[in-house]
Amino acid sequence: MPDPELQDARLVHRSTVATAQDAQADADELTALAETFHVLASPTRLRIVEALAAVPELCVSDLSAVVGATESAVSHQLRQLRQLRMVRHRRDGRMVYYGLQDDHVADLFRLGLDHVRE
Amino acid sequence: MPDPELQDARLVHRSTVATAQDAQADADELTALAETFHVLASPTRLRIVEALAAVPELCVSDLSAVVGATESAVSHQLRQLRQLRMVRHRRDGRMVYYGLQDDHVADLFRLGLDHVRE
DNA sequence: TGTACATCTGAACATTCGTTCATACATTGT
DNA sequence: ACAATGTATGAACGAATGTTCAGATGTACA
Repeated sequence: MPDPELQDARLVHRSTVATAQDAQADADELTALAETFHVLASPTRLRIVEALAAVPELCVSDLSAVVGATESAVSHQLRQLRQLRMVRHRRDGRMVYYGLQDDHVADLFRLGLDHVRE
Repeated sequence: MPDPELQDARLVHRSTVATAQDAQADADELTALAETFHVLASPTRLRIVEALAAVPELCVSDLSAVVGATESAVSHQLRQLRQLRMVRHRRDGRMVYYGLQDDHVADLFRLGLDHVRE
C-alpha cells in the first residue's frame, strides 16, 4: 500500500509540501524581515542597540565612546537603524539624541541572546 | 549650576555613558549574536525557517520546491542553519530530513515579523 | 559491482557590507 | 559674518555573502 502522500513524481511528500507552501509569507514581507534581521547582524549595531536598551537616550559622540567606533561609523550605522525604524532621534541644539524606537527591538535582542546562551 | 553629568571633556554625559558601558556584553557573545541574526537575514533562509515552522520536517528536495531554490542552494543554506544550531537533521535512507532545532528559532521569526508588520 | 538517486561540497562569480577618510551640513556663540 | 562644534554624507577600499555549476559522497537495489 503506497504512502498517500507520495503522489507527485517531483515532490516526495506532496501534502507536507502543500502545508509548508501555504505558510510561506509574501516576498515583500520576507524581504523586509530579512532586512530587519540584517540590521541586527553586526556587532557594532548590536552594541548600539544594547547601549540604547540600557539608557533612555545617547548622543552620537557618547554612543561612539560606548561602542568603541568612530563617530562617522556610528552615524552610518545609526542611519540604517533609523531606516528600519529601530531607533528614534531628537535634535537638541547641535546634538542629536538616539533611543530605541519601541520594545520590539530590545525584545529581539534579548530573545537572540537567549538562543546564543542556549 | 552645571549639569552633574558633564564632567569629562571627551564624554558629554559621563554617568549615562558609564551605565550604557556596563550593559555591554562580551565581544564573543556579541559576535555569536550577530551570527545568529545574520543567518536569519536572508530571504531564502527565512523561507526555509518558515517552512520548517509549519511542518515537523522536510527533506531537501521538497524544501527546495517549497522555497523555490535549487537543491544545491538549499543545501548550502541548511549547512549554515545547522552550524548555528537552528535546525536538526536526520537521515532516513538516501533522504535527509530537516526540522527546527527548538522553539527559539520560530519565536525569533514571529517576533521579527511582528516588528515588520508594525 | 554497477546504476540510480538524494544530498553535499568546492571553486568562482557578481554583489553587498562595514569601515575610513575627507568633506558637507546644521547649530551656537562671538 | 565668522569660527567652533556635533553630526551627516559620499566615495572607495578590502572583506564577506549567495548563487551557480561541476563533481564528490553516501545510500539503495539489482
